[in-house]
Amino acid sequence: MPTESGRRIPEATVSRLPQYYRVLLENTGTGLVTISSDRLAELAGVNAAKVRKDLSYLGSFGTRGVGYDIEYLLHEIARELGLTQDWPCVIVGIGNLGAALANYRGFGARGFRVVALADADSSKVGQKVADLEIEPVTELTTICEREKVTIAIIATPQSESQNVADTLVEAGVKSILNFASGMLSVPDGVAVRKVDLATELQILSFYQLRNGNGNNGSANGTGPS
Amino acid sequence: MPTESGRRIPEATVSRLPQYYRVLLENTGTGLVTISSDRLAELAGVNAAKVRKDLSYLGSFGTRGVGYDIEYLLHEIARELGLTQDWPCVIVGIGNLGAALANYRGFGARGFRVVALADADSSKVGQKVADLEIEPVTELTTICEREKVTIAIIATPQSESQNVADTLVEAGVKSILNFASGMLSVPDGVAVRKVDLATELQILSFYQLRNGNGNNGSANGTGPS
DNA sequence: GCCACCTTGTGATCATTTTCTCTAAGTCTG
DNA sequence: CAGACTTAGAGAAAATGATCACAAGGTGGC
Repeated sequence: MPTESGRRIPEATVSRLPQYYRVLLENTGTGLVTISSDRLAELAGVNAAKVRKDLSYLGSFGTRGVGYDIEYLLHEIARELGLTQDWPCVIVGIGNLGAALANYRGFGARGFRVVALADADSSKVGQKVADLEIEPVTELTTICEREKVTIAIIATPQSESQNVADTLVEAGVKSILNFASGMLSVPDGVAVRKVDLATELQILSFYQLRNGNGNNGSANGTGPS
Repeated sequence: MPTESGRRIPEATVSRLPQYYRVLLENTGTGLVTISSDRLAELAGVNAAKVRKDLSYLGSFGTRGVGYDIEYLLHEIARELGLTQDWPCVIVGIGNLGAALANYRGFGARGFRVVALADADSSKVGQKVADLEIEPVTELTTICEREKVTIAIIATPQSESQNVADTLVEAGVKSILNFASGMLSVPDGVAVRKVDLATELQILSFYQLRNGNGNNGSANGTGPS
């Protein structure tokens, strides 16, 4: 049951919208005003029919014979993805990865502002990373309320990840990006996405064994042909 | 056209095998000898029927009424994923993220050994990160040959990623894990997997807008129900 | 204003993946 | 050793996603 717009957008489409968005962004300021599904498909590394189907879920604002107005399309995708608003984020677990994420330019650029850092290690508390002071993980609830955190990034060891997730959920966080290796159980209404480096490498390892047999780019979960 | 074993394993199954593998690993040393598809499903956050179907692609080595022998299953999955061998990896682009990846314990633990680092920034060349000396990216071809690199991790800015990929492919690398935001075009027979943090956040943002409307864990690409 | 040309949007088809259901095979208890 | 119980495996059905093919709509040249 969709709310915002009247249509229900397939999960597979949602996961491609950010791709299109990025490609379109790269094409602003080039003088181009419109872009065809063919061209967009090529740049995003997908099939043109797929592009048209995907975009048709947002409404039909292409012009036959011409293509899509880049600015307008950007605006529509941004609206659909909620990129027109600000999503304050907290990063929990400031190890190598957490620190790298905190410093990562590109979060803020697109509306995702890292507003707080937390860690369980008391020797880290008080240190500054990316201009933010690391706070104790015990304060997580307070932090989330204070900063109106909507998205949390978990970069702790796996052993702590479920506890952290529970606390976050308790504090009202509805979206979690999980870099720890295990699975998180969360109540309905909370979205979790997982990024697991070991998993990715293992999948590559599989295709490495098989390569030269027709298993090529199809190893790609999100991208190229 | 499968080679190794006679069966063709669906892509979706391949991407779940690492999950099962991790869960099984966590259950060694607990005294348990076997595990049921139900239990495995619960721990991996998937459906039990799916677990059975997935494992049936590897062969049928469960025992009805009992479950799967944990050790044997681990061995079979490892064999299928190629985790029984060593995959020397190179990381290209030693910024915050690249350095974090270099330091990340968990690659090596499972057979993925980072054997070289490369960066285009000459002021970084010669520095040591995670006990490895950063080498100039211009030496990439030499590095790959010298270290017999099979898997490359690209953590450069997007602008350089395609060039780096081309060089890697030229040097015979058949698997690439890409952290840069754009799409890579590579010839058939080369596998690319993409990890894009901005994309993940944007997908979460979408479900954040919709949450409470029945869009819950289904935002999850890999995991929970 | 008409005609050749482009490109979108969509219905139809095909492929993949998930889920359901049931049977066959084994264990464990008494 | 018999019967109740547990669980894998597989076939079928349902859901989801990808691709195809083409008609409808719009542009620009003349």
